[in-house]
This record gives sequence, structure tokens and C-alpha cells, in this order.
Amino acid sequence: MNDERRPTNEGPKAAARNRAALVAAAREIYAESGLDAPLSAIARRAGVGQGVLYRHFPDRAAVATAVLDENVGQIEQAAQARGTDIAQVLGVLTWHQTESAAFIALLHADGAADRCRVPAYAAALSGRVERALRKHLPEGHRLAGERDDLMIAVAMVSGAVTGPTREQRERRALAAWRLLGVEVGPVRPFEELEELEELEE
Amino acid sequence: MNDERRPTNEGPKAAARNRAALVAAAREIYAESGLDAPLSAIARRAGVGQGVLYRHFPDRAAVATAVLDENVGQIEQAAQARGTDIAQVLGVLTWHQTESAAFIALLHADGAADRCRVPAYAAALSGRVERALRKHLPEGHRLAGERDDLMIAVAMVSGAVTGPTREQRERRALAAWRLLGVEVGPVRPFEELEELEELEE
Amino acid sequence: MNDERRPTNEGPKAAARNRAALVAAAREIYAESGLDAPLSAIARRAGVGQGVLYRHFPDRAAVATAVLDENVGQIEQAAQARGTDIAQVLGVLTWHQTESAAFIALLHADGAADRCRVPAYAAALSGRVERALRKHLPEGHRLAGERDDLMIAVAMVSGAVTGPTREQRERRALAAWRLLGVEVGPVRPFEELEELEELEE
Amino acid sequence: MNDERRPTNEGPKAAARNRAALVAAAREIYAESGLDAPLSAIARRAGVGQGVLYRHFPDRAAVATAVLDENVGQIEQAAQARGTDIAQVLGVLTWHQTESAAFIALLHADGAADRCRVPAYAAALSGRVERALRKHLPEGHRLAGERDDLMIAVAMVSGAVTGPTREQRERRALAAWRLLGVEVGPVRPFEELEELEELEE
DNA sequence: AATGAATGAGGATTCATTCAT
DNA sequence: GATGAATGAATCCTCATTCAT
Repeated sequence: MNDERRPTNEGPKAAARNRAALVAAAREIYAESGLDAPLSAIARRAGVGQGVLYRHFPDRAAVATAVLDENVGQIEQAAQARGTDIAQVLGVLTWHQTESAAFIALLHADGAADRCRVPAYAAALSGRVERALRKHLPEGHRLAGERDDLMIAVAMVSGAVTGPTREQRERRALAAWRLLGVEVGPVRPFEELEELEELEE
Repeated sequence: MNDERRPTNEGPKAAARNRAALVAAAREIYAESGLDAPLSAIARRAGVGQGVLYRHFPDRAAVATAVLDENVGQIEQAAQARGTDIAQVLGVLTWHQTESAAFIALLHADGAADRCRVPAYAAALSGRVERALRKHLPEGHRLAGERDDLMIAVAMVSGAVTGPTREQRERRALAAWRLLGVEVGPVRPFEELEELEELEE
Repeated sequence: MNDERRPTNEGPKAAARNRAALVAAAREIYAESGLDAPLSAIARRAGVGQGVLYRHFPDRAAVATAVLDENVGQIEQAAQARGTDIAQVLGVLTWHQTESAAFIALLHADGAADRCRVPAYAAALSGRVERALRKHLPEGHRLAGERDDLMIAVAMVSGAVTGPTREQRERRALAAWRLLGVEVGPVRPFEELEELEELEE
Repeated sequence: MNDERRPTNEGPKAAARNRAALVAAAREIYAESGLDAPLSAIARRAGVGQGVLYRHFPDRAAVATAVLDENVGQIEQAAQARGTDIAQVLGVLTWHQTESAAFIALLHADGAADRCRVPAYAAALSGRVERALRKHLPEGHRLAGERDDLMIAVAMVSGAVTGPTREQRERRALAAWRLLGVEVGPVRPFEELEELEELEE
């Protein structure tokens, strides 16, 4: 009846796959072109039509949030893992800072307004990061004093993390923590951290 | 092409005034909307046609440079004034950080990246800030150790300076310097600093 | 951004129709205003938004090429048809010269210059015309002597084809061929030529 | 009283000099960028303000006319010189065709309408060229037959004159005249022609 | 008479968003 | 559910033209 090639409709299972592809594509595009990259570029990279993007995300902010949500989730996981201490969690945090320009923008933006166009959501996500860190903050820690010191320090490190290569960004992040007098564990994604611990057992 | 009444052409004398109006407008617009704000908004705010903007500044970068150049100039002036010490110069620097979103972006960008599209000229301006500061950096100062520590610290404070009101931004800036263990003088523009000194004489 | 009623979106089926409408509109606009006519005029004439034009054609050159390609194609068809001789093919060529200002510009530009901003692709299209003609050029033909004579003659006729009405342009074209001592068949589009031949059978 | 540097006002004598500079500049700019070049570029090349251009020429067409008027004038001079024959005058004409893109456009445009945006004036100038040539056209000359043959031939040669270098354009022009079976004298500006004749005396 | 700044319309181009299929 | 075409608003930039000085 319809001899035109209809694009394969793989049914609802594809929906989840598409969403994941969009988030992954957005992460890449953000890394390459910044948070202002055209949405069409994200859809193209994900290999889907633009309509699919709008089905999953009502607007530009929702896409960014979805990407950052993954980062924040990893930090929370790191914080919940048995036996981690604050230095290790900061290491995971720092890894995300060196890895994702968007994540940096998030932490900059903090309560900061639309300066960088990452609105409301930012506060929520930023709050989750704060809770994850504070859970591990020991009594006499350098950042345990004044109410805001913890997130101010995180924002400061975010400010320092610039440079074209990941190596350079990591070097500057570590220099920043050193200047703050805060000890940081190894800079790695949570998965690796987990794997290492499993090996130790 | 336009038979209607032309708005007043005030002749060439207006040129200097227009240029100043454009820089002032750009400063405001940048503060409100960031460095990516449309150039047309700047022209409108300045009360001139778009062509005037292009006459005075060949491209977007030239506008930004003109705005930031004023900030950097004030810091340099502060550094050259008799009797200023590093704390006072940092105070002037901090004032500009709390005042101008664009200036923050400049210092973030440091020698860094096109992440925020603040290109080449940023390096030059940032270098001038560094020289102004380093001139006053005493031997044993907290930031006099490692080669990059000085500008990393500046970038860190820039990262911390967020928030909708100047007061909040200043509070966060001071908290950041405190976390760095660096003493900062009064947070004010250079003009005020100068006036105070004159009074003392 | 637009809460108003959107004009009918006829869906993807319209794509081919729109492309054809754009080419037809471009042909008209070129005839009226030359190859430098604003692209927006073409889009308006075609009854589509400007974005559609850019979807189908990446740049101004692509539009011109699409238009001229049709002209060249007809000449090639005429050259490939059974039983045509050089005079008949020149007749078809001449018909396009009298019909389309853009086509004239193409042949003027020949391998030539950016004088009239008809760049690279012009050479390719012009080359196809030359091959189509040379295929039928008999040994002793007036234009079979010097290497470039053929296309120089074509350019010369193009130069002569001026005037506000097609009739006038045709008269001048025929005068030009006569001055060159070259015999030309009936000045008609290829379709008509074909129909005539079918009748003869 | 007026300590501003006023641009030297050299009085009315400068007016004629300015006009000449504008025409010369226009000729250069036209050669480089075509007839559509911005008027501001012409004023800049001439070293005068844009207002001066408008003082001397009411619009774009007037500038072009002034430039072409010089070309036509030289051809008329050549035609009026003692002892010149049609071949020599055609040589001068051809020199201008190979030299000036604008001049070619003029002759193309002939009675031809706004295709190339050289309007009314064109007819007048073209008419002067025709009269200059016809004055020397001997009875049995190749182009003396049909009423329009003369100017059609000129337009044809103009059509052939393409190419990036003057040498190439001259070669093609001569090929065109050869195809027309018309003899052409040496291709040079009138001044040189004159000098040569003086030497012969 | 000359200067050159200002105006503002116009053209190119890009994207967010909608929607027929 | 997916596709990807269409829309059109917004932005950038360029110039023709006017006019105070």
C-alpha cells in the first residue's frame, strides 16, 4: 500500500534508546561547541529527527539538565558508596569538572542567575551536589566552617578549570584545590573508583 | 531612500560622544545579558543606529575589548599609583569582578579556551592584569610560589563571584579570598581609592 | 515564538514541489533582475519562507546552478537526439540564449572571470555545452578551425542578445549568427523540436 | 579662533581636481570590483569624502557615465583624427573593450535594458560610439549592410572579451573580429596612435 | 566646498519550533 | 512514535544617502 520507505518504526523500545542517544549526543556537542550549540546539531548527532528531541525534552534547558543529571548522579553514587571519604568524592567531582564544560557552567551558575543561561534547574542540581559532598564533610574540615564555604570552594575550582586539553584542566583543578588547602583524591569517574574498590576486596 | 524626517544629525562632534555611549551601553548590556548579547541591543541602548557601532568597532571582539580595556586600565592605574600594596590592587580588581560580568568572563577565559568565545584579545588583557598584580607581589606572598598560582587564584575568585546583586557578589568574592588565605583591601573602584589618598595628604 | 496561526504545513510531500517552485521562481527573477537578485525575492516569488531556500540550496551559487543546469540539460538532450545536426542544436542553444538572461551570463563568463560573479560551476556547465555542440561539429564547419572558435562564437552571440522583448533578442541572435556565417536551425526549445520529429515519423 | 585642524580648503581649484580623481578612482575600482562596487570605495580611493562624490555626481549612474564618457571620447577623437581608417578606430575601440569591464557592460547593455543596471545613459553613449564608427565605414564594408550590423558586431566582440588578464582578453577580441571577417588595426589607446602618427610625419 | 559621521533600510543567514505524513 | 520540511523571527553586516560642521 505504501511503497515509500517509511523510516523503521521500532516501536516504543526505541524511545528509551533515542533518549539515551540524545543525551550522549548533547554531551558531545556541548563539549565541542558549548551550551549554546544548535539543537539541530544534537538531533543530527544522535541520528534522530528534530521532532524526537522535542518529544523528549520540552526545551533547551531540559536537554542541558538531562546531561548534567548524569554527572550529578555519578557524584551522588560516589557519595553513597561504602567507605568513600570526602577526598574521594571531591576527586570524582573534579573529574566531572575537567570533563564537561557544561558541568562547569552549572556549578558556576550556582545561584547565579541567567548569566550563563542555565536557570532554575541549576539550583536544584547544584543542591544535590552540595548534599552529596556535605554528607562526607568531617567536623574540622577546611570547608566545614562558614555556611557557604563548601559550594564557594567548588565554584572557585570550577573557575580555575580552563584550558583546551583535559590534562591542562586537571592540572589547574589540582592547583586550585592545593591553593585552598584541601586534599583531593584521585581524579576519576565513579565507575573506575568502584572497580578499584572491588579489586581491593 | 528615506523621505521622512531624518533624526537630528549632530555632525561629527557627536562621534566621540557616540563612541563613549556605545561603550557604556555595551557595559550595561554585557552585565545584563552576557558577552553574547546582540550588537543591535547595544546600539539601541546607546541611542544610535547600527551603522555607528560598526563604524567605531569593526567587529564584536572590538566592542568587548573596548569595554574590558577600561576595566584593565583602572587596575593598571591602581597598580601604578604611589603607595599601593598588593591588597589594595586586589581590592580594585575585586571591585571590577563584582561589577562586570564581562570582566569575569575575561578572567575565566584566561589563557584558556574558546569555551566562552572570548578569544585572542582576552589573553592580552589578562596578561596586563597579571603584570599589574605581579608588580606588587611581595616575596613571601601566598600566591608568589608556583608560576601560575596568581592567575589561577584570580580565576578562582571569578568563579565564586555569582549572584544577582552586587552586595551578594562582593560577599562571595571576599569569602573566596578568605578561603585562599589572601588579604584583600577595600573593594572599590580606583577613583575612590585615589580620592581617599588625596584626603590623607 | 509565533502564537499566531501558522500557515499550512503541507508536510514533506511539498518538498519536491517547493524545490521546483524555487527553481522556477529563480528563473523568473533572474530574467527580470539578473543573477545578483536578492535570494529573498526568489523565496517570495516561490511562495515559501527563506529557510526553505537554504534547505534546498546551500548558497547562491547552488541556486544559479540548478537553474542553468536545466538549460544545459536541454541542450545536451537535443545533441543526443537521433538525427539532429549542428544547426538544430545551435537553434536550441539560441532559444535558451533568448529566453534566459542568466544563461547568457553563464556563457559570457565562459572560462572567464568573476567580472559577473559567475564562478567555478560556470566552467563546468559551459564545458558541457561545448561538448554537446562539438559532438555535432562537422569537419569543415566554420567554427571547427581554431581550438576556441566554437565557444568564442557562442559568447559572441550571447553578447549580441540584448533587448527587452524575446522577439527582439531572437532577431539580434539570428543577425549575429548570420554575421558569423553560421547556419542556425529553428530557434525553439528542445521539447518542440522533439514533437516535430515525432510528427514527421 | 579655531584651533581644530580644518581639512585644507584649497578653494574652487580643488573641485576640478577632485572630480578627476573621482573618475580615475572609479575606473580603478570598477576594474577591480565591477560596476556594483560601493561608492564609498571610490571616494576613499580618490582620497575625498563621500560628500564630494555626491556633489559631483547625483547618483551611481552618473559616476559610471563619467567614466565611460572618457572611453567614448577617446574613440571619437580617434575617429576625428586625420587619416584614420575604420580598422584603426576599431583597434582603439577594442583596446577599451579589453581594458575596461565597465565599457564592455556599456556596449552589452546597448539598447538592452537594466539587465546590467546601466540605464538610459548607455543608449546615448552607445550612440556616440556608433556615429564615430559609422563615419569611417566604407561602402562595401562587411558591417555596412544591414542597419544594425555594426553595433551588433561590437556587442558580439564585447561578449567574447572575457578572461582574467588583458592579454587573454585581447587574444579573444582579435579572434572574435577574425570570426566576423573584419580587419582590425593595432589594439592601442588613442594617445599612442596619435604619437605614432606624429612620428611618421 | 569638503569632511566624514550617522542613519536606517535591505539582504544574507541561522535556528527554534511546529506539524503533515 | 518518528521524520524532516517549512516557517519566520532575529541577528549580522553593508551601503546609499543626508547633513552638521
